[in-house]
Amino acid sequence: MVTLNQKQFAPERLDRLRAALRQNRMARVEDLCRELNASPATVRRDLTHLEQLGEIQRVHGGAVSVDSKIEEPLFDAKTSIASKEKQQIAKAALDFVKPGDTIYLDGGSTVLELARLLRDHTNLTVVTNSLRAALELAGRGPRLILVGGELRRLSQTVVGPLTENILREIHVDTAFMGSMGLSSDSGLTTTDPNEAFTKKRVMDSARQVVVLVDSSKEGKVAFSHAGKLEDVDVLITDGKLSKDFVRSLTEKKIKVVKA
Amino acid sequence: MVTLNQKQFAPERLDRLRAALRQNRMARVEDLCRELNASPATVRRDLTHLEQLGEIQRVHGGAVSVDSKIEEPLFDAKTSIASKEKQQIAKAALDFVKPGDTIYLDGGSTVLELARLLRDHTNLTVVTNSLRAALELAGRGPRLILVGGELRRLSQTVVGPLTENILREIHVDTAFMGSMGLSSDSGLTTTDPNEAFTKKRVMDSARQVVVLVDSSKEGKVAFSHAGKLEDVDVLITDGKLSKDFVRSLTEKKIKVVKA
DNA sequence: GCGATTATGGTCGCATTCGATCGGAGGTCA
DNA sequence: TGACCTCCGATCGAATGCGACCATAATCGC
Repeated sequence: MVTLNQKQFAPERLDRLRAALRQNRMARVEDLCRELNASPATVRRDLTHLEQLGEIQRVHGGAVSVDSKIEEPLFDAKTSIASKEKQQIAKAALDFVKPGDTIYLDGGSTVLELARLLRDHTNLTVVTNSLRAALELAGRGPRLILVGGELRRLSQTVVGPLTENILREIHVDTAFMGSMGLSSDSGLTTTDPNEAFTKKRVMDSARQVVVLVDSSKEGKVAFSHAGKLEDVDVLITDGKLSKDFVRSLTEKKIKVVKA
Repeated sequence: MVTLNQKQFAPERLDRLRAALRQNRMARVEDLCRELNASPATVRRDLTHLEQLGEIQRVHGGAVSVDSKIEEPLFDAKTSIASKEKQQIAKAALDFVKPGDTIYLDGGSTVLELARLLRDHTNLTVVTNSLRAALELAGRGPRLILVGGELRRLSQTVVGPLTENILREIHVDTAFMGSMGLSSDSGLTTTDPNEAFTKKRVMDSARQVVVLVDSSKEGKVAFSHAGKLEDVDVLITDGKLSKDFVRSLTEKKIKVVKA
């Protein structure tokens, strides 16, 4: 069994890491070793842990604090990996949008690309918890229904228990979901428990679930469980998934689409 | 040791490239090398990377920024012509915001000005159905709760029956409302029935109702009844209201504040 | 107290990054 | 058009960082 909640890391060291990364918004592993009197292996472990919690972002040679990036919600914080792929994935997802449908758009940069492609689809109803997706469609486009609830600044999405008040009232034909992590064992994962909560509710009530992720998410496991692979009907990704992973998906009757 | 060989991360370099290219619309590889303290090969690699992301366009000898940011004309238009009166009204409304409060922000340009003033109030919870108010506070500021429901494009607010699902769950200390029309006979009025519906629900559950309108709304009557004057506790406006109207308001125990 | 689980540190093979070199393409000027 | 020069992309090598594995120490449960 996978032990998700191993939180017995030295809390003091984690706090000092957080502090160091809040002060300067980036730090090198080497420096952190000296400062914390710890080995590189330990520092790396802690950093990956913090990354799973969504508090920092790892980069080669160190880490950067993710807080410094939320000031510009319009600017994509994670552009360091692939956007051509994301656009292609979004384009492939269009095949699953039928006129007259009611669809749900989740947060995440890949789904955001899909939102951009829907600006000319007027015979459509879009439900979303993503502020940025809503912005794309605020001027013109389909009928737009926003999910209500508390705004999570990091992802610019509306999450948490309050979202349930609207989600239980509506049922969408197809839900287009993003995900921070995607693995055979842990399924869909994301950093924030509230966000995971909302994702589960959406996937429960959707007639069809389409997951849009680029291949860099393969094997990643983030903090919170956001859904089982069994709940996914279609997975759209770029062509770089490992064969083993694709096989394990098709065995679960998930249709894998390569954009 | 000279700080010549200061290590830097790839993402930081990308950010600095973006910044340099946003400032001047074009930059040469040679200059970027000096600025980033990197070799031409590295700069070229980063530039091609950014080009793949679609953020810039390579040219011989350097790169130019491709301004893909087509701001919605809807937003620019109304936000730029925020009159002095509206700003002053918003400023006066700040007196009714106490630390720790939960407040509601309605749509409308005057209330939007108030949202702008709240970006440094972190000890506060803001509930709103206004997409533009949410945007003002999306990057930083108070805890932000969005009301869910159908987006009305004209006002960029969330309105209609679905909003009730969240509104009945929450109770705010003070609701700051806008209005299209304000008259002794018809009270508060607005153009859209759905919008009126939502306004009524908010005013019902708010402990205190503060209406923010400039004096041009006096005597105007719009299509849908959105609330009775008796439900209003405070009216903040500029100093151009007619004496008769002010008297009729104070007779109804409404506190009139001139900004 | 003892076994089991967990945290930490060291080592090794591998991946990533960066800079240098080189052949060739593209731009410039007569 | 052709000569000349600059710049570009591809490839390679060096350096560094990284994850995986294992050993050891600490801690917890029984």
